Amino acid sequence: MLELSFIKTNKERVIQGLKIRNFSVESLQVIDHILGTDEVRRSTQAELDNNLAESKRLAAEIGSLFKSGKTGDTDALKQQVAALKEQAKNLETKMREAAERLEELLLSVPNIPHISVPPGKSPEDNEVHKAWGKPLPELGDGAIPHWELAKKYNIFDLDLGVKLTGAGFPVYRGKGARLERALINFFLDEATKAGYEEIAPPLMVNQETARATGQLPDKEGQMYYVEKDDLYLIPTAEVPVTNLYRDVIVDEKDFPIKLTGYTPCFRREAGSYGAHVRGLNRVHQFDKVEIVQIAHPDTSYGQLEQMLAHVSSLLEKLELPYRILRLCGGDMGFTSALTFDFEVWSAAQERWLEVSSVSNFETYQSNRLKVRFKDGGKTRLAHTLNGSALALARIVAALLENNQAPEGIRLPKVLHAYTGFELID
RNA sequence: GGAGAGGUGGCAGAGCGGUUUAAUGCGGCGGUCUUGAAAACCGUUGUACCGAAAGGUACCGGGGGUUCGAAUCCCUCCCUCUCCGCCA
Repeated sequence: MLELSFIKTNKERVIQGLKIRNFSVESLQVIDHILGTDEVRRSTQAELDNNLAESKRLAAEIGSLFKSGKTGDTDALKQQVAALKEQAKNLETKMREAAERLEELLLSVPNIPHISVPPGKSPEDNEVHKAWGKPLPELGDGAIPHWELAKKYNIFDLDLGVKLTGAGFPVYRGKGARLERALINFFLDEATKAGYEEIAPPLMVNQETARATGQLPDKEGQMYYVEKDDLYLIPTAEVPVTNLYRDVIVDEKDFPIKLTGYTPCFRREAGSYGAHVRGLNRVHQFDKVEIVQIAHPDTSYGQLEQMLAHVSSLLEKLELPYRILRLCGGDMGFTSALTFDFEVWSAAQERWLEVSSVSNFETYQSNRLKVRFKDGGKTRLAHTLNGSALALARIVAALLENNQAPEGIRLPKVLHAYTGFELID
């Protein structure tokens, strides 16, 4: 959620930003509604504050009359307080309604895109920021997609997942399961080397936590919900890991705070079926190592660069051709100010697969999380950033397809120590 | 799951209906003293909102209630601790 004070002092900048997100003229009126509702809220609070101050004063007066034994003089005062209280009730209702309306309006406004975000309406308008691994590998005629490789070498099984749970819950087995574990360890080790503290968080979170990072109310339908205990299965480690710092006033010396965590991720992905989601391309449960940073506003974009470099190095070590996209205004997530997507080339499917999304949220997330620091005497919101480093399922898909050979699947060198084998056959 | 105890400022801990703008201690910050430090002493030390400022309001686990007045009484929910049961 945007800071109200930012909207007040930078109205034009906000409107320009929303235009990059393809807001229509009518939709832009939300900004005026916000400012108007805030006006109502503030004037109502001023009235209420005066009312309460008067009540308190009168109550103290009654108190001192009691003390001096003049109990007979208190009736008129009591009536005055009763009248004030009646008023206060109405003012309180009015203020609460204005505050709720204001919150609702603020929640409906997405983050303001960074100045470098290109305009655009669809993924076609994303900018290629960097490409690595040219030329793209070409496979021979016998090349098969990863879901067929899975059957051939018995490394994961989606039908068994259907038997146990339902569609989209893969069962990894044998060298496939070992590869999964190897990748998790590799990613965590690399993150640790890069200075991230490893976190093993809960996989279910309460409403407050889901709300603070913005999954609620925006992406409610995307999460699995355990009704009996009112808990959500996490769609990404971002949720519990970032929330570690909810309501924390960080010591400026501790910036940037760098955290990493491995978790399974649970996503309902309602309504997405078809050829594009075959195999591991889109599943309801997948493993992911996430990196999270909480940074000083002055240096957060430098940290974002650092995160891009980190993810790049992982893909290069895995020898996977990739490209980095700078997302356009129309394709960027609701809460992000600037997002880079990483896509790897999946050689048998001959398509790019998104394996990481690295974003700076500036203060949009921290405004709900209340992650702050002291800047001189002032309390300011910190910047939050996160990115996948990396999402496993699609990495596995690309590794299998790109490295298939007549004798089996040759794994990149960097994984040998983790898997204990070089070839899946 | 059952029984009991308890949740107060960064921490410890008092307050149990009316100068509480929450005592006191520790810690933190600033100062005096000192060549420097320690000790001692003095001062200061939460968050949010309204206000140009002066100042005001809210917050003693969350929500609701009683009262002219609630940290204090009542209801309810959550959490922590102890004991019992169950259990990887």
